[in-house]
Amino acid sequence: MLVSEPASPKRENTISNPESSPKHSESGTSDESSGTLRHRLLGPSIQKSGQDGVNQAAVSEIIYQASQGSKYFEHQKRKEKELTKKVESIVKQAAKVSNQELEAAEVRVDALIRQYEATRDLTQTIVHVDCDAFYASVEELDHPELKSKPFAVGKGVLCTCNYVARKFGVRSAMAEFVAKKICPELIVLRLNFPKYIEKSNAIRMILSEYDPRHCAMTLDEAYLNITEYCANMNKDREEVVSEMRRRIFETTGLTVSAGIGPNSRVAKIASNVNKPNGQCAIANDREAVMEFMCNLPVRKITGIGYVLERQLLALDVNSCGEIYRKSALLYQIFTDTTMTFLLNCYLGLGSTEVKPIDQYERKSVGCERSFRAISDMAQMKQKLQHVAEDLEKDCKRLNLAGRKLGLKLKKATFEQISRQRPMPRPINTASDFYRYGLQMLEKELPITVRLIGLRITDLVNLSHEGPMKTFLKGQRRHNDRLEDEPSTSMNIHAEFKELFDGSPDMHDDEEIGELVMIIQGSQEEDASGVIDDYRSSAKATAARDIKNEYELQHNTATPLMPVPESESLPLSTDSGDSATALVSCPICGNQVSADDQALNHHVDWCLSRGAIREAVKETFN
DNA sequence: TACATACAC
DNA sequence: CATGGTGTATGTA
Repeated sequence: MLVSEPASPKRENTISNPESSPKHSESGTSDESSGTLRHRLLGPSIQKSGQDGVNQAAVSEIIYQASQGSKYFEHQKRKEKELTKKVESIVKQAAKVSNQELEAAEVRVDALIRQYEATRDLTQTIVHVDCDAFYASVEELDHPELKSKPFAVGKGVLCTCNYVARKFGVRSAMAEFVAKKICPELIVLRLNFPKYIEKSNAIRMILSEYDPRHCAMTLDEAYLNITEYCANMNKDREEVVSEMRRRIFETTGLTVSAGIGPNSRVAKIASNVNKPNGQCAIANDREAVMEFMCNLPVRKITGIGYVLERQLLALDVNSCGEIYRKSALLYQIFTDTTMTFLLNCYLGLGSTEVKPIDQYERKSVGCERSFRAISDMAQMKQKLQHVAEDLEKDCKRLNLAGRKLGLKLKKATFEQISRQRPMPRPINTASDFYRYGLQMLEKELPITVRLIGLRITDLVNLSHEGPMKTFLKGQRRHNDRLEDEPSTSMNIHAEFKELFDGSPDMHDDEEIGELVMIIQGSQEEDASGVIDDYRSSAKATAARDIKNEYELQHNTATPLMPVPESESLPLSTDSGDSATALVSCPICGNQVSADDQALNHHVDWCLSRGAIREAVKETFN
């Protein structure tokens, strides 16, 4: 094992440049620093593709002028000021670190590096595929005349835009009115999820041929492990990926970009390198990986956002390779988890395991809505009620209840407040959400808000086990994650049967009725009404499923931040064979994994296809 | 545990 | 005039 010799030969182990190296030096101490404020206002996607010939300075000026004076602007200004202060304090802290401390830190960092290096696995070939301007590209298929015009998709805030619009400086996450100042002729289309889902499904179908266990992160992004496919077909990985991309284009008319590497972190970053309609492969070779990472601006790393980038820049860390150069100093400043994360990035290490999205357990479900700022209690109650109802629908659809309820408020000033309380029992009804949410809201009065949200955590999965077990589980305050009940697919099947033909057999009906009573635990509720909710038309369910589909992608799990391989979590250590056990889906009849979560997810997904077309059209515009 | 923040998409 | 919604992870008191 060579392990002992880190890659970069040089490393700053002395206080050679304690101060004043930041490139974009903050002007005074804590005054305007409008340079960084402009940077902040530019938003997160500056460094994305398609921004080549853009006059960033001019765009920045327009954004600044358009935003100036708004509540949002003032809030950003405050946050920027706070961050600048924090960054200054970090720089000061860095200057105080002694040589002795640095030397000690160096020893420890080297030990960490050896430890992480020992986890390096170069045997897998991971691919990250990323559709190019997905929503916009799908819209172009239906409206070819838009191809030559600048247009975006979204409402209020843009979700994405085509490459023509990007040339103007329009970006995703940009406020619509700001985008129109930058590009007055910009056309803005509303979102049409059914279309995107359909295309996404078509793409996933192809991905499955290369890796049946691929992980679809969102509608337009996925990870694959093509190691086995390459071996079986005896084909080169780049050839395989370019063939896959060609097939996707031929069947859907959409272009995708891909990154290929020994782990998901490298693959993800690589997929952005040749962004529109291209691919980039990093060899499964330590030197190749290290070299690729070395000159990478830290902001390109998933998990390093505006704030961490600012902090790193202030310590003269611009590229990934500089993480090593400054590692002893960084060790003194950042937490262990952040340090672990940074070192893993420097080493180009990442997850080599790809597993389907349905292997992950949801941790929360929530609903929030923005509106014109209000302070009138009657109006706030109305908004709360609405959010509570939406959350209930999601809970019913997902068959979940929560032991904790959180209230989120955004004041007119954009300052956010969150309150959280344990519930006396798992709750999943609008009336409970409203009741307890209101109690929390009342404690904040008087207040002027522009957003109200509710979220439940400490979830109880109602479809996973029998109602009585759920009840008992709810009572056991401790010992959450019980042994996974080997529940058959029977109960799930029964529930869907009920959902569809509305004729559940008596036994299940009683169980559900009982469950509802228990969960509500309240007298004032009419149980039959709630049962009706369970039977709620497939239509309503499907409508929610569109959102579900969208959410499920997000909710995924691949730990975005740190989580080094070394601490690889034994997440859902399934009893192995679940991969081989199959049952037929009650909806489509296809063979699917008998694993409860997997089956559940599949059925959900299946539902979202068939019923969507009819149901959705009327729900969405 | 509760709350605030950062981050992704 | 004017800046979203859903979910996860982490730091800190």
